[in-house]
Formats: sequence, C-alpha cells, structure tokens
Amino acid sequence: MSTTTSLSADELGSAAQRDRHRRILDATYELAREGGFDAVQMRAVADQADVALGTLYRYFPSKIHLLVSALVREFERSEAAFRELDVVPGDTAAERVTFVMQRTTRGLQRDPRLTEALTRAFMFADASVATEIRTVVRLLTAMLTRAMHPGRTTPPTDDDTTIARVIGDVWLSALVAWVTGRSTAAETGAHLERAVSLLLRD
Amino acid sequence: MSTTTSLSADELGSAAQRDRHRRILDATYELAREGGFDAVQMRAVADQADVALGTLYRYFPSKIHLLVSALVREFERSEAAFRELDVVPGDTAAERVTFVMQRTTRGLQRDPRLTEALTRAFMFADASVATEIRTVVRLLTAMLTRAMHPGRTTPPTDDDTTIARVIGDVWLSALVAWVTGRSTAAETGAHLERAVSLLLRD
DNA sequence: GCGGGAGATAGAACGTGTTCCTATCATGGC
DNA sequence: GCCATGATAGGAACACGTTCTATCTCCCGC
Repeated sequence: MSTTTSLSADELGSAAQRDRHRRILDATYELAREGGFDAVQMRAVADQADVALGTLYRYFPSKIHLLVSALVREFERSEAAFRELDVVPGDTAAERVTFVMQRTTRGLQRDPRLTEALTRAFMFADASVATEIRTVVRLLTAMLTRAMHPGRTTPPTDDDTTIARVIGDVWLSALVAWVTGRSTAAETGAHLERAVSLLLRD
Repeated sequence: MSTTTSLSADELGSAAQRDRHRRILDATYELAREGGFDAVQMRAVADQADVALGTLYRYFPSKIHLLVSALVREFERSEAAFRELDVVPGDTAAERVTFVMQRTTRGLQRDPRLTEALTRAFMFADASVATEIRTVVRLLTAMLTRAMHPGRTTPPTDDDTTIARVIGDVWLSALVAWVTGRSTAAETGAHLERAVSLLLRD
C-alpha cells in the first residue's frame, strides 16, 4: 500500500511520530530558507531531521508533498496571526485587502530562498497533491474575504469569493514573477495594488 | 562556455541547424502530446529528433527551456492566427476578451497532456528561462489588449495593460488548477468569465 | 515476561536530467 | 584539394528523487 497524501500531524499516533513529523518539516524549512528549492534534497532533509530516508518517504510521499506541507504549515501560522489581529487597518475593502497582501508579501520577501522553494513546489504540484493545495487556497481565500468584510459573521457571497480568488491568482503570479527574477519587489507590490483597486472599487 | 538561453530559430546559421531546431521542437511537441511532462525525456526527444543528446543540450540548455520554447512556438502560432482573424466577435471588450480566452482554452483542453507538460514547465521555470517566459507574457498581453480594442493603432494604455496582465494571471492559475485536476473544464471557463466581467464592466 | 507485527534504520539500486569526453564530420578560407 | 575549426555523434559518468530489501526495535495483547 502506498499512501498518496502526506500524513497530517493529528493523525499520527505516538508522540515520537508527531515529533518526527515536526522535525522533518523543521529541517525542510531550514534547508529551504538557506538554499532554496535545490537545497531541499531528500537525503539532506532526512539527515537533518535525524530520520531514515525511507521514513521521510513514509511521512511525505514526495519532495513536492513535503514542500507544500511546509507551505501549509506556514500559511496556517500566518492566517492565525491575522485572525488574532482583530483590527485590520484601512477604511475600504481595497485598503484592507492591500494591507493583508502587502504584509504577507513582505514577510515572504524577507526569506527569498524559502519563498522560491515553496512557490515552485506549489506551482509544480500535480494532482496527487490536490488535498494540500486546496488547503492553501482555502486559507488564502479566507484571509482575503475576512479582510474584505471584517467582523462579519455571515459567509462570504459568491462575488466575494470570486474576487478573493482572482486576487489570489494575481498574487500567485506576481510571486512567481518575483521569485524567478522577472519583476522586482516594488513592481510586484505595485501590480498587486493596481489589481486590487481594479477589483474592489467601491 | 555554456549558454543559458535557448538558441532562437533565426540566429541559427545553416539550414541544417534550423532543421535540427525544428525537429527537436517537433519531437518535444509530439512526446508531450502523447504522454505529458514525464514522457518528454531528454533521451527520447534526442532519439525522435534524430540528434545526439549533447546536441539537444546545445540547442536547449534544459528540459524546461525546451518545453517553454515549445510553448513560445505554440503561442506565436496562436497569436498570429488571432491577428489574421480581423473580426473578433463580441460587442463589448469583455465579450471579445472572453471569446479569445475561451477559444484558446478550448484549444488547450483538446490536448490535455500537451497542456499539462507546457503549463508545468512554464510554472517551474526559474530565472534562467526569463527570456522565454517574457516572450510568452508579451504575446498573451498583446492578444488580450488587441481583443479589448480591436483595430486600434495607438499603443494600449497602462490601465489596459494592467487589466490584460491580471486576466493573464487568472488564466494561468485556472490552467494550473485544471491541469492538476483541481477544477473541471467547466469550472475553469466559468471562473474565467466571472473574472473578465469583473475587470471589464463598461 | 514474551512473541508478533508495525514502523524505523541503513544502505543498495534504479531512472532520468545533466555533464563530460573523444572520435568523427562538415564547412569555409587558402 | 587541403587544412583548421567548430559542430555532431555516441556513450560513459554523475546527481538526486524514488524504490526496494534486510534487519532491527519497540510496543501491545496475552
């Protein structure tokens, strides 16, 4: 039997297993931060996490699963941080969304190699990583719709979701362009801001 | 000396070289159409194009360059086809842009494996492929701004370019989602259409 | 205590992208 | 015609993702 999705942290029985899981993601994060996508080599991750190569593959069925799982963990942290921040500054939806995007983007730009590794993994992922990808998309959409309507309890409308998804699309493309050196950080920010103001003129 | 960009067709001296170049791209196209990204194996491409492996690498410095160059060729064909089509149907910019996008998308969906190969290569490309990537972006933006303002001779405004780029971003994300099985062809089309009507309400 | 089984380890082995090397070939200048 | 030089063929070699095998360890039910 070969699993096709990564084991999630909660469905791991023993404490030792949860700890291995965490060590693997920590090692991935660290290697990616230092050397980007190419430096995240499966043997290196296994070494640094102090597990055998076979064990690494038991927890994460491929390098892409591994990196996208690391991305999920980062996004969960980031989304939780925004949820705790009960006042997103800005008077209009456009301003608040721009704030959320720019802050997230700046966070990513602080660790270019890490961002490169996570972004490329995300973009290269195929159907077998669909579960993890969906989680990322869901978290991002949630962050954006919350910024559009702070404090609202009713679920977002279809229009809101579409707008959030379009902004997410633009953001991802901008990230890819930045990661691959096709645009500077400033251009990325400017394009994002123009796109948001086009989509959220109210 | 190792080149970092692919040799473009025009800067190849002899007819024999231009022919090798074409044979290589033809083989790439064929293999991708039949088996997708994984089937485009460098040894297989070299065999089918009837060149040595070393020659293949002299023309295209990596598998990604190779696939993105194939994408450039397809896009050039497609853009030329739209330019010849002097009347794009539709009364509004939104309708015309939607027409162009849907027709292109349907063309891609006719060869899912080819699309998967080209899309994943495009998304995985790193800085060394920037030249080719820029060409694709330029062609796509040109196609879209032309659809927005058919028959216009003055260059597109900044706003036009931004809108075209955002639509391009959404289109690419939708393509990735479709290629990786996260969304169906119908959902892809619907999302695209919603995005265009949000961006081009006039 | 103890035997059995799931999960872990160490490391060999395999496939494919990439590099490198050498012999051969083609071509343009004399 | 002949030579110098760069391009191509053919194939070995290497790196890293992935798979496989053999062995070990630890925990659970008895």
